[in-house]
Amino acid sequence: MSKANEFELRADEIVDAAVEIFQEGGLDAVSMRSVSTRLGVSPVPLYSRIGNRDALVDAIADRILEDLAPASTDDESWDEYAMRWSRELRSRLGKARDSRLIVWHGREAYVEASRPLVSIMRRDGLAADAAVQACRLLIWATVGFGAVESGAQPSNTRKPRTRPGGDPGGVDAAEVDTLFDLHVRYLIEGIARDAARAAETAETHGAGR
Amino acid sequence: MSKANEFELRADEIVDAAVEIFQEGGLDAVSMRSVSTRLGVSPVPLYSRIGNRDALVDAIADRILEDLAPASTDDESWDEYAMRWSRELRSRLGKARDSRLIVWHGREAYVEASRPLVSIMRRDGLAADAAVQACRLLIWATVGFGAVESGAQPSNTRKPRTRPGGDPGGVDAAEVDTLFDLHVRYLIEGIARDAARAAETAETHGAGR
DNA sequence: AAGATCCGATTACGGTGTGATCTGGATGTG
DNA sequence: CACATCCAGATCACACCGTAATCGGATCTT
Repeated sequence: MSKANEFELRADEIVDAAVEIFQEGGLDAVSMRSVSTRLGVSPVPLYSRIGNRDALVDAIADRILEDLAPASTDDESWDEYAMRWSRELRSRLGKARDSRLIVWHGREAYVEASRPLVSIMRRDGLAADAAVQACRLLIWATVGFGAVESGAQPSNTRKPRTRPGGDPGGVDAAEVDTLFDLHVRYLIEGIARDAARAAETAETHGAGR
Repeated sequence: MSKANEFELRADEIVDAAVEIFQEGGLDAVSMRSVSTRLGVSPVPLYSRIGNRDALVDAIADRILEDLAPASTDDESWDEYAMRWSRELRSRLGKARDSRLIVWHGREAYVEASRPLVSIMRRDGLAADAAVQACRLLIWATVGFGAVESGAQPSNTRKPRTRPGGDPGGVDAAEVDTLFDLHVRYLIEGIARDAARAAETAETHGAGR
């Protein structure tokens, strides 16, 4: 059994190799053949362990986006945590570097990451439906932002179709950072305002618990 | 020359066929071979007319996203127009139906579509840099939203990885609509608030023109 | 009319995902 | 210990892809 174990190929080793190849050469470099040759093996076992190229890419996304949500501390309010949460999510999306990974696969990771955010929102008094809606809003906004951001240079070699001088669409990295902060700030302010208004009308209607 | 014209193949006919195939079978069905066989021709002329598969997909995006911005009327303020503009952009992105089309190609279309929006913002008194930043914000948000939305079902056949019952990530069409409206509303409110504040400080500092 | 020139068809090459078939060694059984 | 069984992985095969090279015929020029 010792030798059998020695040759045994675990699914996470396959994902390891796939992630390596992805980070070296982009998503297009990840093929069943490239991953299997890196493992010194034929493409066949990948199909028995993973099943599919699509499932392999799913696994890459899950690996890169696992443990997405930052830890919450007790001394920060929901809006501070939401800002940290969005920034962390965006930074992790930057590691994915490919919009196909971001928008298609890894939806599972997003609903997982949303849980601590809604629980903190509920802790700070937001209604249940308002909290999940607010959280959905932040997820969609951040993931969409990350997808657009990754679309600027989706892989390794991409032709610069926009002429560099005076292009109104061209934005440098610092501008993108401020754009993101502004975006999330507006969202959080809007959420807070609507939540405050909802709490107030609940108060005046005598619905306070 | 008559027969020569009869056989002549214009680039826009190629794009026509490519768009047809795209709308029938998704972006993966668009190949140099499929487009050329639909035109009753060999793949060779596509290379002389279009150049590349990537350029062909660019052309599909440009076709689908051309004349993006709705016409502006004189009797609406910039925030009303911005709401209409974002909704129209999202609806057109829905026709693209594939996040690869949305985020990679067609950036040219977005900067083109942004022009009327910033000019209306400037007409209503926003500063130049504030207007382009606000417009960028709305573009990024809407395009990102459309990309995530298209990621829900990127092509024709996609496996439903999420179990349908009680899934916190599952959202139906109506919820997505309200989510989008909320998103854009928060952004526009934030832009308006910051613009008002900027105008006010300019006033108190005596910098009013 | 004869030659040059250009355009598209054919062919070809290397790559992909994925299924079918084969094969060798580990395992269970007498 | 010898043999049968079975399963995992290798090899091959197929259909598709993007794209370059070659080739042949129609058109334009002189």
